[in-house]
Formats: sequence, structure tokens, C-alpha cells
Amino acid sequence: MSEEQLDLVFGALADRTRRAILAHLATTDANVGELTALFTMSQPAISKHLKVLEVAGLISRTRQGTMRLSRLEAAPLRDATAWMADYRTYWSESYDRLDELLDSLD
Amino acid sequence: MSEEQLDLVFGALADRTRRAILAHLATTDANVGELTALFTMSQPAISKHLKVLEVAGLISRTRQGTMRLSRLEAAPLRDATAWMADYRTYWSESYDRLDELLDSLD
DNA sequence: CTGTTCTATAACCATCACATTACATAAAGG
DNA sequence: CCTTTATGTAATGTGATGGTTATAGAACAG
Repeated sequence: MSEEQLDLVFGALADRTRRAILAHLATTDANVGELTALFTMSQPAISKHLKVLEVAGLISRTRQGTMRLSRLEAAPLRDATAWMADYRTYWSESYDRLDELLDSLD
Repeated sequence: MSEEQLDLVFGALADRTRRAILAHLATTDANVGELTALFTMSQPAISKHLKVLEVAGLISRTRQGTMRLSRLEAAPLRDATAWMADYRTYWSESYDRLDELLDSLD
């Protein structure tokens, strides 16, 4: 994963509204209106957040009539996790099981 | 891990200079001057980055004479990894081994 | 076509983020 | 003390970020 993409992914995750959107999309796909209803925020604000998530590759979007469905795409999360896991030797324990995980990510 | 802390950790990781600092500190502790020499950037800029990393809990700092040693503290990385791993059901494979990891993080 | 619904974009504003240079401060040594 | 070394802080410029309201556009229904 490139530094540019890590910038985008971690930057996208740095906002709690966007993390909450991802958390919701983990349960079900959703359109913009449904997501807007979850927050005390305007629809254009949500659209902007979705754009950031899309550019980071964390969601994909498809037209469904007049609506646009957002779907979680967790591959960048997996890649970012792999990056962070390079520091596993500094974690307090569980090295071996994490090593198994890392091997599986190749 | 609180939303506030996730804001700080992901925000800290969103900058590639800070990620490079963490990568270097993974090999050895270092003072500000040593870290400054690694980048084409002023010393105050590095000091600011270290402050961000410190507030996020990703490094700790100790005085060593006139110098201040920075040391990697990877616990927040572990916690942030655990957050991302909640989306493991969307990853393409390796669910079971990741589940083992998650169990071990409690 | 026209109207309705859903979403995106434009224009704007306030604040934050990241860099600079100049200067202040802390610790150690002669 | 005074100097040197190492680092932090202040002031500043600039672009990015995150929100708003108003408006434009896309898809469908009648």
C-alpha cells in the first residue's frame, strides 16, 4: 500500500463521523438519506464525508434508481491494519497469533 | 478506546512524516536532532510532529541531559488495530486467525 | 413535459494543520 | 556566570478540513 493511500485511509479514519458511517455500513448498505438521518448534520455534509471515504477506497457506490447505495469496502482497512501490525514486536503480547494473521495477508 | 483517542491516533497516523518517525523509532529510540536529520524539514517542524505523536500516546519522551529521547509506545496502535479488525467479516479471507488475534487483545 | 425525490455541487466561512523563521528556555561544562 | 548544545515556543503564511445554505442535476412517476 502506497504512502498516498495510507494518507487517505488514515485521514478518512481520523474523523469520527466517517468512522460512524463505516460502522453503520458494516451492518447494511445505505443511501445518503438514510445516513443523513443518523447524524445531526446536513445532507451535503454527509455527501462530502462519503466522497472522502470513496476516494480512500473505503466505500464503493452504485446507483439504485434515484438513490446511490454506499457499500463498505474493507480492503484498505486490511492493508492499513497490516501496516500497523509491523509494530507488533512492541505490543505487549500475542505476537505469534498476529504473525499468523500477517502471513495470511500476503 | 474512546472516540477522542481514535481521533488522535488516526489523525497522527494520517501524516507520512509521522509514520516515518514511528518507523524509525521502531528500530531505536532517538532524540530530536537525530530525527530532524532524517528529513528535509526544520527542527521545529519535527518537534511539532513529536508533540502530536506524544499527545496521541504513540511515543513517550524522557530527558537525557540536554536531549529528549523519544520512544515508541505501540499500545495505541494495538487498540486502533482492534477497532479496524471489527470489520474483519468484510475482509476477503483469514477470518479465523484474525478472530484469534482479537480474542487475545482483550 | 412536469413535478417529486434524492443527491451533488457551488459559494462561503471558521477553524485547523503544517510548514517557515526568529527567539526563548533548559541542561551541562569550563 | 557564560557559552554551547539541544529543544521548545511564538508569530506568521497558506492550504486543507468541516460545516453551512442555496442551487443544480439525475432518475423516476404520472
